[in-house]
Amino acid sequence: MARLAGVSTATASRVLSGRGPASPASRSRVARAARELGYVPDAAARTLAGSGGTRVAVAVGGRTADVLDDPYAARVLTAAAGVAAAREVGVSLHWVPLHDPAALARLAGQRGVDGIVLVNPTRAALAVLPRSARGRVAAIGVGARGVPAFDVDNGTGAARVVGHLVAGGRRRVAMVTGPAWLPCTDRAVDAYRRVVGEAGLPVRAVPGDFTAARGEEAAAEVLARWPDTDAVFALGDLTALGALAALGRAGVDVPGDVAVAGFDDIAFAALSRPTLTTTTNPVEAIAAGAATAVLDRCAAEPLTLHPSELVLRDSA
Amino acid sequence: MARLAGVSTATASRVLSGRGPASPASRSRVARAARELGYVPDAAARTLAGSGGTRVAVAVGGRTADVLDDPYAARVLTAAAGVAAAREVGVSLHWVPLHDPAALARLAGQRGVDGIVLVNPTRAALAVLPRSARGRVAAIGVGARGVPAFDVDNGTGAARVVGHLVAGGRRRVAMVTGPAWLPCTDRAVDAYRRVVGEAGLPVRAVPGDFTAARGEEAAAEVLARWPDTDAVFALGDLTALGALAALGRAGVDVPGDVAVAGFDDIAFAALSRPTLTTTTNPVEAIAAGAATAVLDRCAAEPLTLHPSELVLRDSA
DNA sequence: CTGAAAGCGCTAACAC
DNA sequence: GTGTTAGCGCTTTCAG
Repeated sequence: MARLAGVSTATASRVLSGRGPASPASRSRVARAARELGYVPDAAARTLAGSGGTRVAVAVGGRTADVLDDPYAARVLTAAAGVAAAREVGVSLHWVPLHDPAALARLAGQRGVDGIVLVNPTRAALAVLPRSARGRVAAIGVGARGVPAFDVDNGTGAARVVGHLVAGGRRRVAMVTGPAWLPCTDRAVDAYRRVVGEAGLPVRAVPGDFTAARGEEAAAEVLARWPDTDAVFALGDLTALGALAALGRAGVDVPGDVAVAGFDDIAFAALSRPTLTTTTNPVEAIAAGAATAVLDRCAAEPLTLHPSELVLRDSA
Repeated sequence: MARLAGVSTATASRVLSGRGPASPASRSRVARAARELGYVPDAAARTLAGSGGTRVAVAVGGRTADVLDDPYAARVLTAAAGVAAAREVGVSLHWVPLHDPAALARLAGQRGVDGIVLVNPTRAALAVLPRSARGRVAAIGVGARGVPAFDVDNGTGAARVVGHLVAGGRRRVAMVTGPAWLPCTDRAVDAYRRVVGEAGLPVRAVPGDFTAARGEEAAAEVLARWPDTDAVFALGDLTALGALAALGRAGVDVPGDVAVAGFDDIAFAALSRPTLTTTTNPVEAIAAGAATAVLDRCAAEPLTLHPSELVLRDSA
């Protein structure tokens, strides 16, 4: 017990949890003892005593429970699990239905839930968060007062992609966006509008949902509606890869007739034919940041943006 | 409290945990009360009291920690998380180094660890499991006494793939296997040997590691060593997709010159060019079965095999 | 077979 | 500021 190396259990608890008063003297003694013993507080006991919890919940917003099958959710979960494992706590995965944001509040009320990492949060979901959840929720996407957000800088990333397409001579650049209900994709769509606008080019946006299936549909839709389109920028490599496949089947030459670019730089972007030009999304780093903020209760910046770097390949 | 609806806390505990004696009378009363109240035992309290735990650990064997980045591990983790969430417990992700199987024993000893789902276990790792772990460990791959195994029927799956290649007129079928240290892939390799053997064809096997990068190398290796190869069967779609990309770059026509087939039927198998012929691997169902066995402490069959179905596409 | 009682490791009042 | 004390919800001896 860390207690043997100094003071009483109460004092030790106070300094380790950061709450309550403690003199610098005992503060440092406890810290040293804890370090020497490699002390990790028992999450179960902490939970039982009324504070803390034994797992961080990864809550994914979406219209249907399918969002849990998205590889994106799996990557977030995996990264969060890595951070959690070091503190001997677990993670769990939950769906927050678009039509029932209160599911989030219920989740936050569960005993074992230490904190929540929100994926694809809507403002409605953020609004129903009980004050008891303050300080133990972080969002990947948009945040709110008391809910720090971590995300990729998709505005800059999108601007770079579209800038590259335009610089390469493309004049009819269409974009397959994210779902309309997802506010964190606005930055990317705005960037697209701005860049094509500044170049005096038309705005051609169709909604997407990050899936490959939707990418296939969207590509057909774009070509039907605007036959002279010479570039497609999809928010999400899955969607871009779907578009690539559909264009290939339709006999459209990529990048000859139409350039295609994605967003995320997933592993398959380097394996498709043609290989996919895209921009990076350090999901694991972002998720780890969010999980750390939740677990350590540290007051993070309201919004931490991770850079997105252009990756030029053959498709654009 | 379920207790109010009948007997004393001790008796309730006895019937709910299944341990200890209890009369049929109180047994049914407690069961009914629990059902009515929608009672879920508090994992934290259980842990603190010395039994149970607050998370199921997913432990992945491998030479390096990279195995945790494999999408396969993420799928298992996600599926396990789904099962765990219903019981209000979490999951965590761990690497069991090939050179240090004792890491598994340490993991099993951790307080909060309710049970372990072993992914890609070696016999050495299974051998060091402490008896205290008995009944709360399940394997995805090969099992052992007291460790039920859940896996895809990769023997039958591989036989079907190779059978299809041979039936299609391929006479020089090479296989990219799994890592040599992974015993659960033996069934697939044996099936390959058997099918080509029975057809009087040569055995051409090169080792793989399930990665796309290795698939690219392996394809080059196979063609360098046996230039007349007319089909490549890779254990794992990632590897097959890597091979596909490498062959495409080398100007080899697929499936004209060389047929390519994979194993797993991941989402990208339908998006590559050409689309990939493969065979299914219901990873989520398998992982859910393993997680359920661990959490419910139910005596599962020593080996539960899930069927693998051939998916014919353009590459073979 | 069943109930009463003692903790598991920690936090949160409450005195000092 | 710090120590003492009473539980958190469960399992588990130990008597009945």
